[in-house]
Amino acid sequence: MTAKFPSLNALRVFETVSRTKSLKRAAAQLGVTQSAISRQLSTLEQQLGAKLIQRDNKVHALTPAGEALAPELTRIFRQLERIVTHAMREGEQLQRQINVAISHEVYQFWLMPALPEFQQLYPQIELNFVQAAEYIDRQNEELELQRLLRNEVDILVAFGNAQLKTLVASALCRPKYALLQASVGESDLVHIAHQILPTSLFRETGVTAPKQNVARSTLMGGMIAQQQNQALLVPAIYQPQVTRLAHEKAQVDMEQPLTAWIRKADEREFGMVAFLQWLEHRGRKTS
DNA sequence: GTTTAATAATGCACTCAGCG
DNA sequence: CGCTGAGTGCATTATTAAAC
Repeated sequence: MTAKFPSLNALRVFETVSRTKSLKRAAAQLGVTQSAISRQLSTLEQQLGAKLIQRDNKVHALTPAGEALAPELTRIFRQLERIVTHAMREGEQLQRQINVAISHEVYQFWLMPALPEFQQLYPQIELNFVQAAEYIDRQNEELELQRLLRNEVDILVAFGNAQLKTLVASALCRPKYALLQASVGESDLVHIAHQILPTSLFRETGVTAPKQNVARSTLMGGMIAQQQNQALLVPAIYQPQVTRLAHEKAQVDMEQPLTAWIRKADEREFGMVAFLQWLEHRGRKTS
């Protein structure tokens, strides 16, 4: 005898049979064959270790065990129906656009490869992408986060750890930098705007502090680094198009986690919850 | 990540029993 | 004896777990 918890379907089958007083009518109501109903019932009775329905060739009556179970199940399934109907209505509201502010690099080298998966999961949600800074620090946080507060965008994805009362920040992952060096040994670093350099970097890698080269983005930094034989810090989650530039690679912890900022007011909004949870899932997968 | 194996659920076609 | 509804054997399909 299999003594495991009965399936929801088997309980639903019994509940329907108890209401319709017939396997055939229950089958019609549930859109399956009578054979399936019969088997679901016998499996359920086997699992419960008790007969629920008195039957020879007709459903005659419920057994005491059945009488005890049926009204409770009816009540619970009614409640379940209300909950599901409600969820379906919420699901319709899910149909919406989300405006995502994100840098070219994070988009192309981290997010884009997985986007088809998201679109398959939530075809109702349309994502619009607009350009944002790759890194957020004290100097540009006001400018970038204001776009959320002014409702220009719904979510900002970038490296940084800025906090604002009216915004919710979720760290998606805390990646490491890959140190890309054009040539082995000591070399200057191309500094990418708003990148906070880890304190351990110079001690551990022998790279010298950046001088005048400040790039606006990782892509620009990559070009400068190649041309001028310099080193560059690139989030290791950028795979593999950017890191291919590397001759030698050392890993250093990033000070700024990859973060998603949203408005507090949108925290419980269905589409946003779906997108944010998916981003967090993707963050866990890539860190 | 893909293939293979095991298991559960289901449907079809049939049988069986009760009833008028 | 024919109709109706419940039960069963067998084949197919879907799902999950295991192996590679």
